[in-house]
Amino acid sequence: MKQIKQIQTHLIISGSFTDLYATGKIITFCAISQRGDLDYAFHLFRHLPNSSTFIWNTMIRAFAEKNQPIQANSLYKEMLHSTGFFPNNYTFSFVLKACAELTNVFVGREFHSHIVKLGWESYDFVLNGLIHMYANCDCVGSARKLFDASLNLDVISWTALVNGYVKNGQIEVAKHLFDQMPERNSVSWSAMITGYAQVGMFREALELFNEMQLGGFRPNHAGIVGALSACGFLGALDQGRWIHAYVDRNRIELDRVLGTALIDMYAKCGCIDTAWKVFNEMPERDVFAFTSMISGLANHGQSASSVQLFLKMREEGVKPNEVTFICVLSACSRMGMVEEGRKIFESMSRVYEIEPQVQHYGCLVDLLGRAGMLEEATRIVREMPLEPDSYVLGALLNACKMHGDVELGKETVESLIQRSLDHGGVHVLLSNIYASERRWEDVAKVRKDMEDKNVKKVPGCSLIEVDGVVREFVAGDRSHVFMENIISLLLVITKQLKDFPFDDDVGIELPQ
DNA sequence: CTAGGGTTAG
Repeated sequence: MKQIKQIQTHLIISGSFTDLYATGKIITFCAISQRGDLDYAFHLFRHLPNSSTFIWNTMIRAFAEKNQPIQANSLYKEMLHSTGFFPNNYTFSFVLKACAELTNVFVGREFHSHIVKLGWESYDFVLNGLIHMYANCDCVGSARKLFDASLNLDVISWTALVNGYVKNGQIEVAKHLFDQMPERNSVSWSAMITGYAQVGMFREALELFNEMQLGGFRPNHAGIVGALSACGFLGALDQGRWIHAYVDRNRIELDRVLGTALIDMYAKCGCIDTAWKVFNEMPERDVFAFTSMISGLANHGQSASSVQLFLKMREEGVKPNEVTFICVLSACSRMGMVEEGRKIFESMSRVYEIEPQVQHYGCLVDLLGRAGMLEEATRIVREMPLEPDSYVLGALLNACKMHGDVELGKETVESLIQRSLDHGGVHVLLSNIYASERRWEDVAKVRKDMEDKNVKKVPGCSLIEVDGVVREFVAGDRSHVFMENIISLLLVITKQLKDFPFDDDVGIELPQ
């Protein structure tokens, strides 16, 4: 930037500042390059003695690429009212990109009408931009209309539409379209793989990842990230390790996104040490990497490290987001770190300027409730500024179960029913509360209610890979042939855990 | 001067 300013000074002195080619080069560098300075480019742009369509386009492009879609669009509007500069195919592909990011289809339709009026609709870049914009705004029907009417489709149009159906939750339609594609490349494969991962179809994601390679396509960055995410959810450690080795072998850049995906995969597969290793090796860590690691530690019962890492974020200048707080608060909750949790909750709005959402109140209620502070938990539910949801009340109910408070449990279930938040789990918890008090008649009544109202409890389940085979565990499932041996071994382990001298003093100092 | 695919949650 320093040299750029020198060049600029030179241009002014030599009178070449009116040279559109030279100023265009400077604006492009400042606005687009990673080492540039968009604000400075805009400042220059405002003070140019004359301009060009190219320069307008470059500014609009820069705002679109640097996640400032509103500025991009208002600059476009300004361009329309300017004298002598008309939007062209380039302008529209930038504006549509901004619009897709805005996910505001009303603005998008307005641009669409301009595009039709000026005759750019069937130009390939503009058409693909339109399909992408509609798909991203969750208007896959409009995207489809353009797609069906066009004679100018390519692999990019197809991929954009596949992605639209994924976003819309129509994964089967997306797959059907994917199968029909006349031509596929790594990007289209990745789109379908991550599509499966995003809707929770992890096996299908991994199958497609393997199929992609059998088809001779090399997995790229996004495809790898999607596959790793699937590995984490499936507990598919072997596959995940293989992908990690592939990344190393092919010198694929371990950037923030890929690093986070690896951390998440290892943590979910039980390898918290390897997750740490990846975390420490990352050259740059953003809020996603930190949150992923904090969550992994919490899930491994290492709450103290989880909170320490949360505090370290601030030292590294990384600002936590709403998800980070959910992870760190649940870490506190699990290890009974009430004071730490309370302080962190309180710091949300005061220090980090994030207003607690209903989920955060859920964590707080869980924290207090598990620790047996039922009165305070109830007070939070009563006084919180948001309407409590099923998680908040569920946390309270769970606390009632843990601490045997039948009356509060009943009240909580009542308020859940009033708000129509009672799913199967709620009734099961209530019946368990009665059971712990040996009130069998009440237990039977709840169970009968459930049958009458036809509420079903979805059993919890978990997956892990052992020797390359993915095993599934379902809560309450006793169908295994060695069930008796398993249960007696579990009893032994439970006894050993109870006798284990855990160190309750986690020794963390929180800043005031 | 242009387009499609990406990570964290209870």
